[in-house]
Amino acid sequence: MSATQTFSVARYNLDATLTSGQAFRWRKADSGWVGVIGRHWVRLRSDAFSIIADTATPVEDWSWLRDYLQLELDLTTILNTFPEDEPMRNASEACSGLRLLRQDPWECLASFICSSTKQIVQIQQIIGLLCERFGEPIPALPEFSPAYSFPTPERLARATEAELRACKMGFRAPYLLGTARKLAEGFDLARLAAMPVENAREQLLSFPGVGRKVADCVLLFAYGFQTAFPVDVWIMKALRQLYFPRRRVTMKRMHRFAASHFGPYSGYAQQYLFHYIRTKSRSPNNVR
DNA sequence: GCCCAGGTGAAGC
DNA sequence: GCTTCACATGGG
Repeated sequence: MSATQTFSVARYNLDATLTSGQAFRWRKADSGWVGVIGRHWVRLRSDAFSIIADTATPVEDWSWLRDYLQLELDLTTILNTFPEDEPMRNASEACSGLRLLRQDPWECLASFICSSTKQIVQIQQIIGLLCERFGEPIPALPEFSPAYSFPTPERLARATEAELRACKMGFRAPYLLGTARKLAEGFDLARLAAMPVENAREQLLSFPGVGRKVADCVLLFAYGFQTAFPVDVWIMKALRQLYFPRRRVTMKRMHRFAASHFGPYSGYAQQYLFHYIRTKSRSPNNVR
């Protein structure tokens, strides 16, 4: 038996949120978006005042979805903390209703280990292959393609490097394998949630294939550390273009600027800048 | 063929 | 400390 539930929420832009490079398992369907959250297959649709969720199996407790979508969050409060400069005004306007999700730490960590110098469409492809080959089948509504859970660390720890490379992740395979093994041997990712952000980052940096950028993505997208500020090539481009025109800027300087300029929700601001600069550079009069 | 993509780790100064 | 380079793979 399937289930349908309507959640009352305003200003939630599913399209922007699910295409903004924080999660990689969502596919556009005829109506809405289809994805997997933990052990749940789900289709999401939205209108101006609500999000409608369809599942393939009965659901008693929807907290997994409320938490993932962060439905209780007051977006206006956060937007009001953004600096009142022109770049942020433009980004806020262009990305109206963009939200940060709250993802599973392991899935988020594994996904971003696979993300380095890959385009988002390719990251989606890698993660898709990983789930098909190492995840568990999950019931989906009949008219949709088969769904799979994200593979556990234990399952990936038993895979070979060649099997992982066959998922098109290239030189990232040994990194993912090393990280999966460390977790399978008992490293507890959940305890990072209770740490100060600097300590949690230090823990993440101890995994192979995890540097400052990947660590910050996990801190922000999985643990909700609101000051984590991932700096990738797009954010570098955005900061240079919008805040440091025609000046040389080091990575250190960018992090310092981010920490002092964007306020207590700088991670949120970062996501707005990221989506803004990416969608802007793809507009019809500026094709790349 | 070229350059680039939600980078990291190791080697060289 | 900082800079440079190799590392797979696919899109434009």
